[in-house]
Parts: sequence; C-alpha cells; structure tokens
Amino acid sequence: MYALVDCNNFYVSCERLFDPSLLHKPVVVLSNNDGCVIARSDEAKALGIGMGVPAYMFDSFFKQQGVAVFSSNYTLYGDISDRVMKTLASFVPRLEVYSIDEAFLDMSELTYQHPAAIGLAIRRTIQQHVGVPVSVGIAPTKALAKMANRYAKKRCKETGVFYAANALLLDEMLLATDIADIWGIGSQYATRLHARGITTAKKFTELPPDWVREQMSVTGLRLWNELRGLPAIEWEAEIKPKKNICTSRSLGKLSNDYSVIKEAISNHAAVCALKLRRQESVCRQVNVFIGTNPHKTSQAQYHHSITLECETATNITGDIIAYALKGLDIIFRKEGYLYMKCGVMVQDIIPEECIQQNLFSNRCRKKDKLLLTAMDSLNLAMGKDTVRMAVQRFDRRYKLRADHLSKRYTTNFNELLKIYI
DNA sequence: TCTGGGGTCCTAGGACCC
DNA sequence: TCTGGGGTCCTAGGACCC
Repeated sequence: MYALVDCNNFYVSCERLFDPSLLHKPVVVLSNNDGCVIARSDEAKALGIGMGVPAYMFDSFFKQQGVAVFSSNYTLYGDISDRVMKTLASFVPRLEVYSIDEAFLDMSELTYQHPAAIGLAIRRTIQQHVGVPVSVGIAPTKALAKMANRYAKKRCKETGVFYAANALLLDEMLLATDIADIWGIGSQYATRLHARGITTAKKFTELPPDWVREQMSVTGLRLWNELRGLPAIEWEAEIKPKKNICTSRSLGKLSNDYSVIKEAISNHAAVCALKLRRQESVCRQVNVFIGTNPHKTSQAQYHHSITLECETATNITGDIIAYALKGLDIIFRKEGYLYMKCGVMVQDIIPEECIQQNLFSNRCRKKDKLLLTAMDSLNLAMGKDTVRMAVQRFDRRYKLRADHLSKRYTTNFNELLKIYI
C-alpha cells in the first residue's frame, strides 16, 4: 500500500503561512520574470484563472478582483518543502520525494494502524508543525495513490484523505476520474483515447493490453497495470544523480548586447558547475543555447545551440564557463536579432571518481579542487555570490522581473517576520 | 534464381512530469 | 514592457562491428 502526500496549492500556501490575511482570498504565484501564473489558490481557480496563463494579460483583472499576486520565492518554498519532507519521513521507513511538494510513502510495514488513520495523522501533523495543508491518497500502487490524492482533493475536502480500501471504492474512483486527469496521460494521449471513446480511468483499464502497448509503448502498459492494481512503477528511495543539468533564464528584457549575454552565460555555466559538484559528478559535454522571443512572431527569430566536448570530464567552474563562452561565440548573431533567453546544459555526466585524465594534460586537479572547495564554502557561509569568476561580474546588467517578491522569512536573518505589539 | 545474422551505440524526436 | 525552468523515459532509424 502506498500513500501520495501532496501539498495543496503549495506556493500559495507558503505565502499564506506568513500572511494569514491571504486565507480565503484569491492568491496567485507567478513564474520567473513574473511571466505566467504557476500556482493558484482555490479562490483564484474559481475566478477562472488558468494554469500557465500570461500574467500581463490579467493585470487589470487581478486588481479588479483583488487577487494577491506574488513573484516566485524559491528560497522560501524550498525551505518549507524541506520541513514538510522531514515531517513525512518521521512517519514511515521509506519515503520517496517526488517533487518540491509531493512524496510517496510506503505504508506496507505499518500494519498495526489503519492506513486512513495514518493519513489523517499526517495531515494533522504537517498542518501543526509546518502550517501547510496537504492531501493524502492511499492505494495499492503509485499511480492509484496519485489518483486517490486527486480524488481526496475533490471529494473529501473535509478530511483531505482518501483511502481506496477495497475494490468497490477503487471502482468508484476509477469511474469518477477523467482520462485526462490520470498521471502519465498528457494531452496527446488524452486526445487519442477520446477518439476511441475512452473517457474515464475505468474504461482505460478495460482496454486490451496489446492496443495499449502499441499506442502508448511500455510506459502506457505500465500505467495500465498500475491502474489495475499491479505495481509496475519502481520505487526510488534514494535521489539519483541527474543525467543532465540545465540552467537557463530569461534575460529580463530583450537584448543583443554580446557582453550582457556573455555575463548571463557565465553565470548559468557557474551554476551548472556548482550543481555538478553538489552531486559529485563531472560532465563531458557542455551545451549552450540562445533564443529570441518566440511569442513575438513579427520579429526575426533565431534559436541555436551547440555542444562542445570537454577535453577532460570536469566540474570546474572556470572550465565550464570557458566551454560555454566558446560555444556562445560560435552561435551568437548580433545583427537583426533580440535575444530573450539563454542557457547552459551540461551533459554526459559521470561520477567524479571516474575521471579519465587526458594523457597530455599537466593539469593539477588537486589544486583546482582545493580552490573550488574554498570558493564553495565561502559562498555557502557568506551568500551565494560572494566569490565568483571575473567574467560573471558583480554589476548584474540583466535582471529578471520580480515585482511582487515576499521575504525569505525562514532562511535569511535580515528578512525575519517582524511582529509589532 | 538470387544478397546472413547477429549485435551495440548514437541521435532525434516524441511523449510525459512538476 | 510583458508568455518559466527545469527534468525523465522510450522508440525508431542509421551507422557501424564481427
């Protein structure tokens, strides 16, 4: 038996934590650069604000309806997420953190307690210890637990917990779940299934397996088995090292200033290198990409990327920046284009201890490593941009929009919540 | 009348997730 | 002025090997 615990409207709940006046009011959180809506409170959903809608189109609507708007504050959300996960871990021997606001719990060893009672206890404890509301779905497989969670949000608003305890309840849930709301069925598959008259999860489970395999590959077949109660999706308790690491951002405003883009690419490359070091990996390829604004169809479009092979697998900031800038130099076209976004991706990632030294290199890795360790620990202790490479500069000339940013209440001493008495 | 039978690796593209 | 930023897995087809 598995449980899926999911925080309700997570980013919104994080903002409400430090401003209770936001409770029962429409609240939205925007993506980076205040681009589009990525989290909505129930009240905002009820106003018809869709997921992913461009924020600028709703400016006046937000004002008119009294919608509270926030820029995304990942420092805050990350810290609240850690607290939720730590609390969840205290309930079960096996926990799989699935995303910033969701985790699977293996309930199979907790036979001395009723699963629904555990679900209720989890919800109560998280509310009390962290302060964000969660929903709990409990069922025999991961895909069914996902579905049960959704079902709990819709049908069990009071308790926030749904336990698919028997075949009858499972069937009820499968019948009530739209095909498009199944985990693993996106818009493409939903359309294909609809065309065949498959509208509910129940009907999906009644399809012949050969058809599912042919139309939706082994992934679809796994899902089919899962929804019939047969576990087919693996349990991933430990966090696996990433196979690709990407850092990219909008530039904040359109630009074709090579030196500004160079600065941005250097910063993205440095973050990639740091992410590599954190998971004790090195990469053998560096990819750099730039692009104009695809929404501005009236303007000339240019999207290009290039991948460079590293001489030796590396996670050294200076190396990754050098490769990225070399790539940028090759793909950058100034005349006629205005760039909106750029980024760096490191690929072909292997564990740090597997580095094959280049036979002709006289590089001293030990020295590099000492320098980077010093740099990382300084940045950890004194703020993330304290020590940086010269090309990254200190006078950021590109800046994301974040006009509605809340404080980093839980992670920065200067931004603690102030209470006046 | 008639052109083997295995493999592996890589890439691009398509689907999905949060 | 203004539309995010990450990831994963699977498949088909081509190149190449013996």
